[in-house]
Amino acid sequence: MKHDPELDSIIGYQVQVAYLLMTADARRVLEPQGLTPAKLTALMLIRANPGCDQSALARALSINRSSAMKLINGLTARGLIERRAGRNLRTNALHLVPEGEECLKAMLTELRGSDRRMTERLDSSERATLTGLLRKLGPARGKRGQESPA
Amino acid sequence: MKHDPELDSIIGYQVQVAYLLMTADARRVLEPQGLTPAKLTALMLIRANPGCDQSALARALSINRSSAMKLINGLTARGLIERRAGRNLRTNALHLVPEGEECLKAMLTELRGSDRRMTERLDSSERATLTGLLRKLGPARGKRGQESPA
DNA sequence: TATTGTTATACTCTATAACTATA
DNA sequence: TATAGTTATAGAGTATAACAATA
Repeated sequence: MKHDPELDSIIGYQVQVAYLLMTADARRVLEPQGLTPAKLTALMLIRANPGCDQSALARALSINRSSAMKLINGLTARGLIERRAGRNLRTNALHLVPEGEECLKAMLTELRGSDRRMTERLDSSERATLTGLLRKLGPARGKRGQESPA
Repeated sequence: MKHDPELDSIIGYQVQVAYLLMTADARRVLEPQGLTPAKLTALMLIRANPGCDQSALARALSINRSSAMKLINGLTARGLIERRAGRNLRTNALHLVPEGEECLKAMLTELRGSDRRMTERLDSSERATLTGLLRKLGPARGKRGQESPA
C-alpha cells in the first residue's frame, strides 16, 4: 500500500505515528499486570494525591464521573487501590494499597525500560531537544488574537 | 491535582501528552463531517491506492478484516467511497466517489489549518528538527542484538 | 488449503441521563 | 441548589470465531 506523502508535512500526523509506536510497546510491557497507560496514569495520580476523590480524578483524566467509576472499580477489584472514608459523607478518599504501591513501582520500572529502548537512537541532547519542542506544541496563548482555549 | 514529576522524564509520556493535544483539535475540525483521524487515514489510503481491497486496507491500518468492514460500511453509507468489482470474484475494489474526493480535500485543508495553529510557536527550523527527532523514535534496528520488530 | 468478505458476538472505553444521598 | 457517587443504557472501536465463496 502506498502512503500519501501529503501527510508527512503534517506535524500532528508525525506525532500520531510516534505515539502509536511508543504506546504499543508501553502497552506490551504493562499488559502482564492487566494495566494500560490510562490505568497507570490513574495510579500515579492517586499516589501523588492520596485521598483524592473520584470526581477530582475524573477531571484530571479528562473523563466523566461514570467513566471514572468503571476505572476505579477495576483497580479496586484488582486489589491495587481502595476507597476510604472521605472528607464528608458523600466523597470517597482514594488510596493505593500496599500491593498497588508495589505494582506501580514495578510497572514504572518496566515503562522506563520500554522508554529507553524506544528512544535509544537519540542521545541525551536530542532527548532534551525533543521534549522541549513537544512542550511548545499547542495554540499560542497570551497573544491578543481570538481566545479559544476554552 | 498534583502531577507526578517522575512522568516528565519519560519521553513516551511527553509524546502522549502532545498526541492528545494535537488529536483533540484535529477531531474537533473533522467532527462536522462525521470523520475521525482513523477514517481520514482510510480515505487517504484509498485515494493513494485506488482499487485496493479490504484486506490490504485493514493491514495498512493495523486492524483486522472485520473491523475494516465496519469502517468501510460507514464510509460507504456516508457516500464517500464505493465497492467496485475487484481483480477477481472474491475481492472488492475500493474507490473514492466524487463526493469523497471533495470531502477529503476539504478535510485536509481543515487539518492543515489545525496543524498550523497547534504548531504556531515553532519556527520552520524547529518543525524540521521535531519531525526529524520523532522519526528517530523506535527500537534501534540493524544492530546485531536481539531482533524484535516482528 | 489459503484467502476474502461477511456475520455474529463480545469486550473495552467512553458518554448521557437519571437517581440518591449529602452539602 | 449544587455536588458526589452510582446505575442503566448506549455508541464507537476493537477483537475472535465461524461460515460461504473463491483462489
